[in-house]
Amino acid sequence: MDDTAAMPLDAETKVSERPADHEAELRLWLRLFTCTTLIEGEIRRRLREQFDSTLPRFDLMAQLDKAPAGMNLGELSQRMMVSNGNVTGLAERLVTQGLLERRPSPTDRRAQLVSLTAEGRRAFRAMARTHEGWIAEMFAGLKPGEIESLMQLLARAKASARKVAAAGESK
Amino acid sequence: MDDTAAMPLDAETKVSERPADHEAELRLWLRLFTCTTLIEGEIRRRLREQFDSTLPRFDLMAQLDKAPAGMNLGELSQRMMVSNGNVTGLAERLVTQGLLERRPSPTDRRAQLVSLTAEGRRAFRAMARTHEGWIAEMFAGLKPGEIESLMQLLARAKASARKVAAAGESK
DNA sequence: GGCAATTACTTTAAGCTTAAAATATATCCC
DNA sequence: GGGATATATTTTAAGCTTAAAGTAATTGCC
Repeated sequence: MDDTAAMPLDAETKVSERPADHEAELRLWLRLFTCTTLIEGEIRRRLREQFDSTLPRFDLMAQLDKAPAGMNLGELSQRMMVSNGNVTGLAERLVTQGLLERRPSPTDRRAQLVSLTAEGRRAFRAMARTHEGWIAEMFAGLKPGEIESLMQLLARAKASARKVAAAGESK
Repeated sequence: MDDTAAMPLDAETKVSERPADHEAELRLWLRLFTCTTLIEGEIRRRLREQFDSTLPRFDLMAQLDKAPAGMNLGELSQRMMVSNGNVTGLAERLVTQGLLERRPSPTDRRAQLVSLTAEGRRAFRAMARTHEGWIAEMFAGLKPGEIESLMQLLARAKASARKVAAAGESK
C-alpha cells in the first residue's frame, strides 16, 4: 500500500487525490479529441450529403489539385500520411467515379502516375470552395486573436507530441 | 485589387488567385486535425503493440469502468458518441476476449446489460495507468499555463462548432 | 384488450484503415 | 552480367464505422 515506485522526487504529488497526477493533460487530450471529432464528423456528414463524397477522397483530390502534373501513389501516401494500401483502394474508387486518371510512369515500370481528370478537378474545386465556408462557419465564434493564439499553442503541442512520436518510430 | 465582400454575385469570379477568404480558419483546422491525428496515431500504435488492444475498445472499457453496475448498449453508444451497430460489434469482440460480460436486462427483454469482468477491470486499469503516462509525455513540452490556455481556447472552439453542428441535426 | 408508435438492438452493405505478406521492378556492387 | 538489396505497389485479413433496414419488445392511447 505504498505507492508509485520509489517516488524519486518532486514533491508535486500532492496526495489527497492521488490518481490525478496528470489530470490536466488528460483533460486537455479529451477536449482536443472531442473538438476535432465534432468538426470532423460534421464535415464528413456534409461531404456525404451534399457531394456524395468522403473526407479521405477529398484529401486525396486536394493533394492532386496542388500537383497538376500528377504524382505516384507512394508520394501521395506520404503526403496524406496514410498507408500505401490505403491509397491503392481510394484511388481505385476515384478512378471508377471518373475523377482520377492513372497511367504507368514513363520512367519506372513499378510505378503509377495519378492525376485528376477534368471532371475531377471541377468537382474538387466546387467542394473546396464550399468546404472553406464550412470551416469558417465552425470557427465563426472565435475572434481573430483567439484563432492566432490557438494556432500558436497547437504548434507547440504538435512539436511536443512530434518529438515523442518520432522517437518511437526510428526504432 | 481589393477583394471579397460587396461583389455579390459573381459569375464565377474569375480573377486568377482569388485569395482564400478564410485562410486563417482553414489553417487552424488543418493544424488542429494534424495535431490530434498525430497523438491519436501514437496512442493507437502503443495500445496495439503493448496491450494488443485498440482505442475504441479502450474507450468502451473506460465507460464501463465508471459504471460498476454496468449499463445497456444504448447508453454506452450515447456516451461514446458512436452508432448502436458499432457498439454491438465492439462489445462482441470484448466478450470473446473475456473482458466483458453481457446479461439480459431484468426489466426490459429487448435490452442487454454489459459490464466488465474481473479480468476486464484488471486489464483496463493497467492500460489506463499507462495511457495516462503517454498523454502526459505527449504534452510534456507545454507549460502549465499553456495547457490552461489551450483548454480554454478549445472550449471556445468547441462551443462555436457545436452551435453549427447542433443546428443541422435537429433538422 | 389491442393496435400504433416508439425503443433497444442486430444485421447488412459499403467504405476506411492498417500491418504484413506478396509481386514486380529497379538499383547497387562485385 | 548477376545476385543481393531496396523500392513501388497490390493483396489479404482483420477491425472500425456508419446509415439504413430489419427484428423484437415496450409504451401509449383508445
